[in-house]
Amino acid sequence: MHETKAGPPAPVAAHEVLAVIFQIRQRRLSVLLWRRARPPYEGMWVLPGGRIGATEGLDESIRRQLAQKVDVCDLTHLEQLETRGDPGRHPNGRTLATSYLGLVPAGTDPATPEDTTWHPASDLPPMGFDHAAMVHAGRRRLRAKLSYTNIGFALAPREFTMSELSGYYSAALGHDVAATNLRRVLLRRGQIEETGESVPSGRSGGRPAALFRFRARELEITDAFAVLRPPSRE
Amino acid sequence: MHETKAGPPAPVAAHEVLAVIFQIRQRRLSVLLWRRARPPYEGMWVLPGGRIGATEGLDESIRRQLAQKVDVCDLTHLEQLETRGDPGRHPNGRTLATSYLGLVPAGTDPATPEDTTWHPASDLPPMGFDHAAMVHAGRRRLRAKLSYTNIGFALAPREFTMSELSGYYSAALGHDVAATNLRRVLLRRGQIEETGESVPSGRSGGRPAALFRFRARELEITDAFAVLRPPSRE
DNA sequence: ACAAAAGTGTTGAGGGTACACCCATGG
DNA sequence: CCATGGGTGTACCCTCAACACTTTTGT
Repeated sequence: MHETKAGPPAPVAAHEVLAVIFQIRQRRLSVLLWRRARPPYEGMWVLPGGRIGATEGLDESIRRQLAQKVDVCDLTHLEQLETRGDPGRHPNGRTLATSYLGLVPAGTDPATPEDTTWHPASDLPPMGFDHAAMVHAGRRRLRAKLSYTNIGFALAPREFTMSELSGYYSAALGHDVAATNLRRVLLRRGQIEETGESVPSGRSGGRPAALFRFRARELEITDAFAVLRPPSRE
Repeated sequence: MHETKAGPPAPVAAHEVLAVIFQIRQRRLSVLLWRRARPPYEGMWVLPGGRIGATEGLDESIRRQLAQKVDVCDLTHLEQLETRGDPGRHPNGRTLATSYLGLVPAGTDPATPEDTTWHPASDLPPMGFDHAAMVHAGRRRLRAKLSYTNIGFALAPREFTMSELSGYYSAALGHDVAATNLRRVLLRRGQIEETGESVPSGRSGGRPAALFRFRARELEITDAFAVLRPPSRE
């Protein structure tokens, strides 16, 4: 079954990896897009990525290809999203595509080539192929994970104030998040901790803000079993 | 970037689709496996599936291939899990694999070929390739979705009593689920409703059990925004 | 002193588990 | 009338949103 012994020749197809790279920029969730210079979809915007190499894994491949677009040091999170393989998705012939969700922390400004720019995720330009659907899948995934994992670490810089962090959450979720309650939720879950330092207040006054950091910088599920959790005792 | 204009020939690879098919059988979460008749991994157990056809989509392909193993009418849910593409995952040459999670309702007994049998998911036989990892991914996905979606509809038959349903949940989750509370949770969420009929009690007596059904028979998220939900008013 | 921004205390609602209790049926 | 299994009522707990109130700074 895995090797068809007879019958039609083994079907093979081109395979590409693509990345939905998000960053909070100017208080908006933004995605890194690349402007296509030739048909099909010439002049439209597409996700960065490309064909996989003959001997590399999928994760490996998207990391390699992103290194040309985004400094790898800036990429704080990367996870697989979905694979699309409708026969008609690529006009030039059968091509499967595996998309990834990547996150870059706010505050950094990775050097990107001229033909790639950041676009607000809520106001996408005309996009080629099925890439717009992938952006939406990425946004859904991010929003969901913000509520039950520590994925915020990948959106925020190493250290941050609570009002900054609530800004990142608001931008990603698309609605207001009160800094005062966010602080308690993330502290109770053990996601963040105080650094002990604080930021002097600006010219308009105000109490100086304490600095926080995420305790872990890799994905952890902090709120599993919200319901239907196992019984407390046997 | 999508079409390498020069350089090495376009890298292509074989692509297969595989399915982690779960069903609750004898109060255990079971997975349908196929016994390999030839190397590599001869005699070990693998997931049903195979190479995709030249002109079919991924979902289409796995559905077609499963039709030979499991009656399609019995397949109440199917969703993509993950794609694996490590160069070394297939000894006979580069092969990418996209795995799916499929569910068959309890009570049915789909006709399966001789070389496929059901195995308890918590006690897997020796498995070939990276298929055991896919089974675990499937089980994690199922467990997670049981707590925030109506995916139970795909595990249960059309109509069921609450104690039967709690049995399915217990088997899938791996811990006890009290029928009395499950009833309230699922009713409040609008996932299930009474049919109005009931099942006569057995020879040992007891009050007759009311029959329920799921209101929807496709996946719905019923408990989104458990936390960090949008503000109640603007 | 006053405005501004950060942080704390408190209240109330919602949703879930646990468990005692009531109900319907067979022997 | 008792055992058995289903169904209801309820108490408690935990988490979070909302909001008033306090603290700390700049001008």
